[in-house]
Amino acid sequence: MRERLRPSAARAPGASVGTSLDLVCCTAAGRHLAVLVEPGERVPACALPWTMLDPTVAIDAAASRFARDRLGRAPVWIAQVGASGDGRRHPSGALLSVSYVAVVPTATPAPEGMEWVAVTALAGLASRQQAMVATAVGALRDRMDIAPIAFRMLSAEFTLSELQQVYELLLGRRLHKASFRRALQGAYLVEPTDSWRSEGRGRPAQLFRYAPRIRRGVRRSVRFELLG
Amino acid sequence: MRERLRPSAARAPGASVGTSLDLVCCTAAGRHLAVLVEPGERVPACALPWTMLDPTVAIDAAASRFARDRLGRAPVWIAQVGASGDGRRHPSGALLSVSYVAVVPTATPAPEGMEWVAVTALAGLASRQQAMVATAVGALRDRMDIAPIAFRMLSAEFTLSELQQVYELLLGRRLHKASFRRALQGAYLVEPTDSWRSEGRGRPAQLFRYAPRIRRGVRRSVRFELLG
DNA sequence: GACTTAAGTAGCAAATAGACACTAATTGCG
DNA sequence: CGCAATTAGTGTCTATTTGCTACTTAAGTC
Repeated sequence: MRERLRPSAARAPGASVGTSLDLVCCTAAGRHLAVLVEPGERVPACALPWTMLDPTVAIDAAASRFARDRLGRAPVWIAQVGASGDGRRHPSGALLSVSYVAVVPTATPAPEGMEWVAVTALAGLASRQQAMVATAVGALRDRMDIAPIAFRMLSAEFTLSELQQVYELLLGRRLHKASFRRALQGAYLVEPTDSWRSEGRGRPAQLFRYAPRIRRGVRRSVRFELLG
Repeated sequence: MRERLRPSAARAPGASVGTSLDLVCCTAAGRHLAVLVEPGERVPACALPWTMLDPTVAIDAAASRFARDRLGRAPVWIAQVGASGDGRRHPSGALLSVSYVAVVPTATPAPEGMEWVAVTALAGLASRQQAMVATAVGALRDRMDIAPIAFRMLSAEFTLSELQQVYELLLGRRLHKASFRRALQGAYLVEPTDSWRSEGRGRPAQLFRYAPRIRRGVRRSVRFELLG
């Protein structure tokens, strides 16, 4: 009876007392940010890809390898989100989990047995994984201005409208076209290609690629707006 | 023999195969950022405060409690930095570590058996802890514009020059006095008190306290400067 | 050819950031 | 006391950045 009340104490030492490694793999899908999940047949209805962590190997390398294995190709960006070990449920029963957030380009097909689900429509995850997704999306937002996350979320060649859409997605608000382009130009981050893409109606858009030029004197400014 | 090749398999389940919880406790000490360390008698010459993690308790709560126990009082700010588990050495022998960065006000005396060491003068830490410090300081920098880290690093009442000094410390560059104050004023983050502090020479400085007023329409802006 | 749609640009006005120069209040010293 | 030195705090000018409106360009649709 006591074991029923404290399930963790009843577990034998081994896999189930280890640490899980969870992957929140994100991409831009139309107007929504999508996360890769594995649908399950029973409760929980679906799960983030996860594995048990081999404590003898380097954790960042293990995460990269796991992401590559599950996606069939390396993600274009990956970073650790953090460790979570509160009382919340994890599919593995692990008491401690380390989660990573990865980014793949738009229109990357979901691997066999997995599917893209909009973060806003996410339901049926184990509670710890649910929290991981929220934290991971926050990490994307926080780091998008120090790492080229939005650029990596697109194909190698992309239009500026596509880039702006990704920024709007991550920031959660609309941006002004002219201002966006002007700021981008001033940052010397992209270079135009010779190609143009005609997307149905309207004028064809020029394709750009991410090609940051080294600028000196890039200094972190004081920002008070987001405090309090 | 097989056990010798895979050390983790040879260890009994218990402390040595567990996960450590490490604390990078920071404060501003004059012109330097200082970290709290415990001097050791032998190699490694000193160590960050750490404990083994009890996997059955909530990890964030455990970190807060550990910090409070070691400091004698709760830190004014604490956040998780991340999990590290590469090949690098940790005092405990733990293969996996979760580190937290905490902030205490300037001039907080080091607890019994510990001392403040400038991050620039840090030597003799186990390699994993050395890496933790670097990551933790980076985390402070990255989060100082979304959390009131600099404000918390001061006493409840502080002068604007002190605040500016902390910002300069964290940003690693000099700031312009008038611009700094103007930006601060526009953010409605501090309120003046009736007290003034006379610090040796010069005109006494008015004391302020951190009292953020709720502002609406605080929207995250697009920032390209730090990319590439 | 006229209408629609989307890309891309020009130019103006408001807000912001950086800098200089000043005033204010205190200590130290002759 | 009177004056230099030192630190706090402010006024104002200018250059840059940002937000916006309105425009031009180039395609598809009817």
